[in-house]
Amino acid sequence: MPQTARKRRPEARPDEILDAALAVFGEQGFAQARVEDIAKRAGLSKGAVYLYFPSKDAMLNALVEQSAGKLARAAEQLVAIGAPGDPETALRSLIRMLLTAMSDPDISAAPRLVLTEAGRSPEIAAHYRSQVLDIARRAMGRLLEAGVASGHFRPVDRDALMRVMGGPCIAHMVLTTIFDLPPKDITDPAEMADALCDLILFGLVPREEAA
Amino acid sequence: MPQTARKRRPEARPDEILDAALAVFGEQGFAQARVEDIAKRAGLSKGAVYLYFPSKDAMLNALVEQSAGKLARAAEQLVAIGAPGDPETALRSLIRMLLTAMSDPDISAAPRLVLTEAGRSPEIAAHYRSQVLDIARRAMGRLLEAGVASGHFRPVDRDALMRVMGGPCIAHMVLTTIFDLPPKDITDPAEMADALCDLILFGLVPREEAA
Amino acid sequence: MPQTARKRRPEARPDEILDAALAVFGEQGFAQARVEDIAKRAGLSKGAVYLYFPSKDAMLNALVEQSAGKLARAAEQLVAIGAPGDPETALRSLIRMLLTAMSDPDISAAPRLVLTEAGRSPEIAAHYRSQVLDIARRAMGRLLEAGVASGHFRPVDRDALMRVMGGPCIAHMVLTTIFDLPPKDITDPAEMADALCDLILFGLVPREEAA
Amino acid sequence: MPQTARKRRPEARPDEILDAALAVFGEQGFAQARVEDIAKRAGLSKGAVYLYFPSKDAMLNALVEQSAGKLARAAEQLVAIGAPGDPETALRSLIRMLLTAMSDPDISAAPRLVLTEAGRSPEIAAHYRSQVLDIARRAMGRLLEAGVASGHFRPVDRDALMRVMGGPCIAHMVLTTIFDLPPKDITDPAEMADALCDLILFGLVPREEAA
DNA sequence: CATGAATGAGAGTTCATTCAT
DNA sequence: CATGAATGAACTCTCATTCAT
Repeated sequence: MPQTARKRRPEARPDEILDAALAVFGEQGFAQARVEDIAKRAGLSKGAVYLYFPSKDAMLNALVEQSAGKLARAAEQLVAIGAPGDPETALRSLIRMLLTAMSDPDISAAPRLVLTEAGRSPEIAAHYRSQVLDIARRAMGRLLEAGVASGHFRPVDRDALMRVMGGPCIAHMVLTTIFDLPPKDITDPAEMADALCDLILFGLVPREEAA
Repeated sequence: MPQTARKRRPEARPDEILDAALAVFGEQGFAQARVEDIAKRAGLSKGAVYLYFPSKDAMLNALVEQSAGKLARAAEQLVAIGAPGDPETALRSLIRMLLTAMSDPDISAAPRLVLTEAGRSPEIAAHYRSQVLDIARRAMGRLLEAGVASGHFRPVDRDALMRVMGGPCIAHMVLTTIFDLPPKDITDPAEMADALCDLILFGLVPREEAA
Repeated sequence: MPQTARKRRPEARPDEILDAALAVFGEQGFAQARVEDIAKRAGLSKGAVYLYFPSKDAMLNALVEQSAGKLARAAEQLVAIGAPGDPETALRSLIRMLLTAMSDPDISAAPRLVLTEAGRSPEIAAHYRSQVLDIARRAMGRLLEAGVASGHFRPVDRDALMRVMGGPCIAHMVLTTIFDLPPKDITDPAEMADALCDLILFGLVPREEAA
Repeated sequence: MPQTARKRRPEARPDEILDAALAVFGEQGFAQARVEDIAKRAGLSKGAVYLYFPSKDAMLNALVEQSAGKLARAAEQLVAIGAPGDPETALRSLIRMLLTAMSDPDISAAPRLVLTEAGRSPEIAAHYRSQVLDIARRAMGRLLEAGVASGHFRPVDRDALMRVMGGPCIAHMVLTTIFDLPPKDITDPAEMADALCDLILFGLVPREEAA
């Protein structure tokens, strides 16, 4: 007896709704997206959505957890594993992970939506902060500590480093996705990640050549 | 002899309205702000606002021109003047200018509001792009060229540099203003600017000491 | 067991709203009528009206279909059935139907409202034209053809006849309903219809008496 | 010393304004027309218009007086002069005058605008009634009396005749101007007037031929 | 006479959320 | 669980009219 698509996984409903929400938010933006569109895309009625999420804002928060939060936790893992041994490689991996994520519209959607809605809703801001930013900040702090301890990194300010590492990722997303200003000469995200890493690691000023 | 409210300084009206708009947008966000609140703050009736601006969106665009546009043009000037002689100092000045601006809620308001509304309105996005981003991008391009020509800078990718220089400024604004995550150890924006410059110029990896 | 206001007769809602719209439009005119008044009269909230009609204009168009459109189709039927056999009687019946309709404020409301709004909205004009005028014109054309073919009518111009038959009905409505100039000596609409038919059929000039 | 156009005839201002109003009302309709547009077209400021007319509605009423009222008085004259001698010719002239007027957008503008606004404003309705309709009705009554007295016309009901004579003129205007349904086969207004007169005078039913 | 800045009431439409069924 | 009809608050923009100058 074949199950219909609709009844297949009743326990998967929340995820189905979030998938739909991601798609609709991504296409139209949070404010422009109508809950009914999300419901339809998920094969549900408008009212049913409210059985799973108490509000539209809550959907965004759930999306943040599922998407950006997962990414942040992965970044944390990456640092935890890689930083003690080879902080420079860990940093490269980290930046590449973030930049690649920001280049993928589906993954960058949550941060982008939060950027748009956080000013309106302190709850959304606080949630993103706790689910993403605090984790990322902690990871960067550890990476920095490890690098400094092993002599790979200079002892710079942690918050400055967070801005220098995270900022380009945000900027890349904002410029590419919102302002349609993708990089002209570097088309591959991985290549761009490497260019950014080189800059972050070695700076703009040329190093003295060993005589 | 007190002047009546009417016709007091008719030629100053647009600026008065923009001042009020800046304040109200800053407090409540663009979408949440009601035109009537702006009008009241400017000492006008709702309808009078529309004598000077055709729409709410137009107010934001005007704000962009007045605030971020002016900043972008100043940055361009700074680069035009300083880059040929001393690109490193020019870059330091530039970053300090941007970072300080982003630390001031009144100046960072326009970019912040645009970040929120650009996704909804292609016109706002295009306006900001042409009034701010294109100018900034051009200035950074010139700064880079000058620095490379004089041997002060490595020949890095221009768009990567734009992300590395602009990103931390955006990140600083977003983290400080929206997510209430100001730097912990560096409280002075100028100091933070210097820290960022050091990182951007010299990188995270320690330089070989001259023996 | 009293039903709650909600969901009482969901399938009758559109008609209930149209009834209310007819009443409110009739009392206040289209432009002056507020959607909320219509909603209240229909026992609904303002927003609920938009579940059934996409706009205020659409309500007027629906009213046209329901009221004047039905009348036009009835006129077409009448002609189709009666004209082949006895065109003169068919014409009398037709005029009487139209004149009586125009004498009833509820039935003449739609044409009257369209007369007011068609200048503003090409859509409303086109809708009325296709739903009412084209049908009436076609019917009159057929009536004329049948009458001419059977020798009952002179072969006059079709559009002139439409003006001579339809014009008095419009004039009657306009004079009676808008300008409060009802006929002085003939109080019964049917009687007025007969007087008009006599004029249309036999003309103002007396016929030669058979010797 | 050449006078500027603006200052040439200060006493002609009201007429200049009415000319502008006629043009703007005709192009956009009464409700859609903005007083400022009328003022601009008349070479005046918005406020100045109110030195000559107390309200927008008053402009329409003045237009009625100047345009339709003049026509009605001309019709009255025509009847007063022609009806006693040759009522049939007088009626033909009258219909031709009315039909031709209704075919000219500039002349039919006032009745058309009144048709649109009378439902909203009893004052406009009353004004049109007294300035146009009552006069026309009186003239038709006299024409009918004269024709009946001289044996040229059958003794029909006066209000019915008014509907039969005026109706086609209104219908012609409405169909042609508002619903874009001009006559297909008769393109010349004078010809259409003749066709209408033939119908009104001799009826649709063929006359017995004198043996 | 003339200006034009200012007023302020006004209404259609949208949509997140609720709840009777 | 699910539906979908219903709610009701919110807000921009328009424009006839006024009046200080």
